[in-house]
Amino acid sequence: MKRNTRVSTAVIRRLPRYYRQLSELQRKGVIRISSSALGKSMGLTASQIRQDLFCFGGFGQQGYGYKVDSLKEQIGEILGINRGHTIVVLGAGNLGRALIENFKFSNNGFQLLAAFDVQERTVGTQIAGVPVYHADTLEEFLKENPVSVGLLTVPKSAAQTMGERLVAAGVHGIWNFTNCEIAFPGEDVVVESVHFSDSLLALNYMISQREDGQEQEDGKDKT
Amino acid sequence: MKRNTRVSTAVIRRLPRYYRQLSELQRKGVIRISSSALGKSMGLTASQIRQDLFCFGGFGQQGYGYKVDSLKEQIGEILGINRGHTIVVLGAGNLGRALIENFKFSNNGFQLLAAFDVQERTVGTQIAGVPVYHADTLEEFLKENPVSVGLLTVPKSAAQTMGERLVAAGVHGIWNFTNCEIAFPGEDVVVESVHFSDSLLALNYMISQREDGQEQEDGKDKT
DNA sequence: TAGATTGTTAATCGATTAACAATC
DNA sequence: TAGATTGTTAATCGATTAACAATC
Repeated sequence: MKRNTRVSTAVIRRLPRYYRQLSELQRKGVIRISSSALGKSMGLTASQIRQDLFCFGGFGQQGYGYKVDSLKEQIGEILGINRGHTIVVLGAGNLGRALIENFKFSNNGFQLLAAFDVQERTVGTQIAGVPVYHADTLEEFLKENPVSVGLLTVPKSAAQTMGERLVAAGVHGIWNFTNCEIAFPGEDVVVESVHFSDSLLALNYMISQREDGQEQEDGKDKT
Repeated sequence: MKRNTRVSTAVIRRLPRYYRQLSELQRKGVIRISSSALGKSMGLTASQIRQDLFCFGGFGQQGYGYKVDSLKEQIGEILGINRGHTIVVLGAGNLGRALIENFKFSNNGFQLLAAFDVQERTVGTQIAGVPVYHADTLEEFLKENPVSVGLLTVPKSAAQTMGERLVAAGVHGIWNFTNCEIAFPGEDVVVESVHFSDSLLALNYMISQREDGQEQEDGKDKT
C-alpha cells in the first residue's frame, strides 16, 4: 500500500499546510472531511490531495472520506513531530529573541534547549526560560546534549562559520534565518532557509505587475 | 524580444535569488558572468537561467555572457525595486520590532513609514526612528499616506480583521507573518505569507528522512 | 442496496533540459 | 577569424489533473 518512492519537494512543502489546515478543522470540531472539501478550503484539487496522500499510504475510507483527527496525527507522524528532536538558537539578538519568546517550537516537534550569543549583556541570562550561553561553549554543550537542528539568527558575516561549527559537532539540520546562502559541500546536513528578503521581493514583483495591469486597463478605458 | 507571457511562479521565486547572487558577485568585484558559471554557483542549470531571463528579454551578449552590474539592475527593475513602494507594520510586538530594527526594507524597494499597535506602552514611541501609532488611527493614516503593503505581525486572532481593514483602505499587498492563512475573496490584493512553522516542519521531515536512511544503512552494515 | 468517495492508473499539462543557429 | 556564449526552439521529464474501478 505504501509508496514513498522519492517524495517530491512540491509534496513535502504541502504537508505542513495539510497539517495546519487539519489542526484548524480539528479546532472547529470537524470530524470527517472529503478530499474535495479539503481541497476547496486550501485552493487545491481533490485529485492532488489524494495523489499527495497516496505517496504515504491509504489514510481514508472509501465512500466516507478522511477522519480529521487521525489524518492530522498521521501527517504529523510523517513530518516527524514525535521524534524527540531538539534545537538550539545561535544568536540571541532581536530576531532570535522574538523567535524564542513567540515561536511554538514544541508544536512543530522540537524541544528548545538553549541559545548562544557573544554579548556579555545577554550571556548568562534566560529568555522565556531558555538559558543563554556564550558561543564559545557551543561545542562543549553539543558534546553533552544531542541537538538535531541549529537555528541561525547570527549576523550574515558569522553565518557560514557558525554553520560549520554546528555541522562539525554533529548537527544535521540548519534552519537559516540569515539573508545569505550557506552551504556545506560533502556534509550530511539539511539546510532550510527563511529568506525574508526573497519573500518581500516576490511580493514586490506581484504588486508591481498588478500596477502595470491597472495602467493598461486605464489606458483601455481612455480609448 | 520581450516575452512575458505569464511568468510562472517558479520563475518569480528564482528572481530574488538571482538578484541576491548578483549583488554578492558585484560586492566581490566580478564584472561578467556566464549562465553556466552563475548556474553552478546557484545549483541551477545554465539552460534554466537563460530560459528564465528569456521571459523578460535579452540581457546578455552572445560570446561574452552577462554584465553583473546591468543584469542586477535590470532584475531589480523587474522586481520593482525602484517603484517607490511604501510599507507599514501592523503589530509592534517582538517580531514586528525585530523586523523594524533589523530588516532592510529599503534594500527591497520599500520605504517603511510607520508601525501600528494597541499597547499603550509602545504607542507614541519610535522604534529605530519609525513612529508607532495606535491601531485605531490606521484608516486616518492610510487616507493621508499611500501605502503599498501592510506587514502583519499581529496575533493570529487579529490577522484576518486587520487584513480586511488594510484592504478596505486600499492596500494591495499583504506580507503575512501570522501563522494562519488569510484570504480576501473577490478583493484585488496579493498575499505573501512567511510561515515559520511550515518551514520548520519541512525541515523536520527532511532530517527525519535522513535518520531513516541512516537506520537502513546501519541495518545493511549489520547483515 | 445505492451513493459517495477513496486508491490508483492513465492522460495532460507545464517546467526543465537539451540542442543549435545566431552573433558577439 | 575562431571560440564562446547567448537567444530561442524542440525534446524530455515530472507534476498535476482526469478517470474510474474498488469498496465503504
